[in-house]
Amino acid sequence: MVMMKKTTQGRKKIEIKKIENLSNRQVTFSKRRVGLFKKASELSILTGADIAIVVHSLGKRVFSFGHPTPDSVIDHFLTGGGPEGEEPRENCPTSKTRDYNSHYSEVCRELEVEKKRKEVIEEAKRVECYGGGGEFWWDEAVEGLELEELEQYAAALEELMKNVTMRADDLMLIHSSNSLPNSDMEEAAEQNQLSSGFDYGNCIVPHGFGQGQL
Amino acid sequence: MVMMKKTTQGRKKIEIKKIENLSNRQVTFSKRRVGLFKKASELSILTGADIAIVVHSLGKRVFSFGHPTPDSVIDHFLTGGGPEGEEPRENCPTSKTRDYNSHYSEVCRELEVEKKRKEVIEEAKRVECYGGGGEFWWDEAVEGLELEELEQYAAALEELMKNVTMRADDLMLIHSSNSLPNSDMEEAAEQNQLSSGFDYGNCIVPHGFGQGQL
DNA sequence: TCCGACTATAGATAGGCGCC
DNA sequence: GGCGCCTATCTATAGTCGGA
Repeated sequence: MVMMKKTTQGRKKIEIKKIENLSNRQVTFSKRRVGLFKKASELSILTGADIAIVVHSLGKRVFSFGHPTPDSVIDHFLTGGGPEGEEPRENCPTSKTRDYNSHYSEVCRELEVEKKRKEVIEEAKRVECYGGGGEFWWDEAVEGLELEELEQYAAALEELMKNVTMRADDLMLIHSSNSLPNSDMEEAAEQNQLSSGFDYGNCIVPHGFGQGQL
Repeated sequence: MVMMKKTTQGRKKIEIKKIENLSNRQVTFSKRRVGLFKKASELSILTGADIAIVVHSLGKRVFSFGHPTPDSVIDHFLTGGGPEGEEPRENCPTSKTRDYNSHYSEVCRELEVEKKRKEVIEEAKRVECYGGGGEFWWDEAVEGLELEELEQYAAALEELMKNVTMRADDLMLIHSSNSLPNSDMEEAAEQNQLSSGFDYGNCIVPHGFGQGQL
């Protein structure tokens, strides 16, 4: 006899002390990490500041966030925050990492952009789901849209993407079982989350649709 | 028309875009930086994770936050993630490199998947561009698609996105023409406020403070 | 079992004001 | 001009429920 209550009590206050329950701690970590990165992203965009964040989860997994890249910011930090332009650590252990991070950030942003595109497409389909003659419907569609409409467009695309994503994930799972060697239980759970739905939201993405300039 | 007599309208929503007004940007930077550090602190305490944050305000002043200390976390990050030779060190005390690379790989893979999906979406649209009854055509469409098809779909999405992006950029340019962006001159003044002594707990380590402004 | 979605509340913060 | 404090809102997220 489960009664459908109004709903949850909503957020409750918690003490700022280590969460003893493992599950809760993991969930909180995931949620807050995303939130933290989002905040950092916003701060970076709003003020134009460069930010780098490195998070060690339980001393094992490492998440990094950086604008423009984690290492570029860290480099400056380590070198005393001197003016950019010089790269004293080009041949340091950092360089390799930086390279990875650059790529990572790039990929992250790319991923974000890709997702946005998907959103747009879906909406386009909704409103213009008819074939053009020699040209595709969406070519014409976007021309007449205003910003507000574009936003809705984007939202719709997201939905479409979700469908496609699920399908793709499904296929991916089938094609490749898995190969995540984890000895730590906590780490394992965490990796699961990552592999299934990596979505830092606005990890490093500027904002809006675009790679547009500022 | 003069409604601004009212005191404190309360918080207002702002666009996540670079704040044009210098004063506002400075204030926002200060406030959000504190908020970000607080969030990081909470995350650290709640989940026991180690976190380091480095913020470069316009490449001049550097603020850092770290638990237990910024350097320890960054050091581990660099040591574990930055192989000085050419290869990651598997036997490193902190196997961050491996984790980081794993994460990186995840993202890369995800990106690949996303791209493929877009392509597939296009294909689906081409062949299924008709409205369904109660359900949208694409809901059914993706179900039957294979990875190869999804790839094509994704490609199509990219094209559409390009159009949308251009349209959006165009509109944004038009809309933002009203407000003039600040010049570099104002950037200079910005340095002043950043000197505010931030002391959040004892994990904040001012780095490169006192580097005279400008 | 795990993850994402939802709801309602705790927390963060954009503007204002006043003091320095 | 820069800061801290205040308040009305906006945002993040703790706790839950439902689906895969």
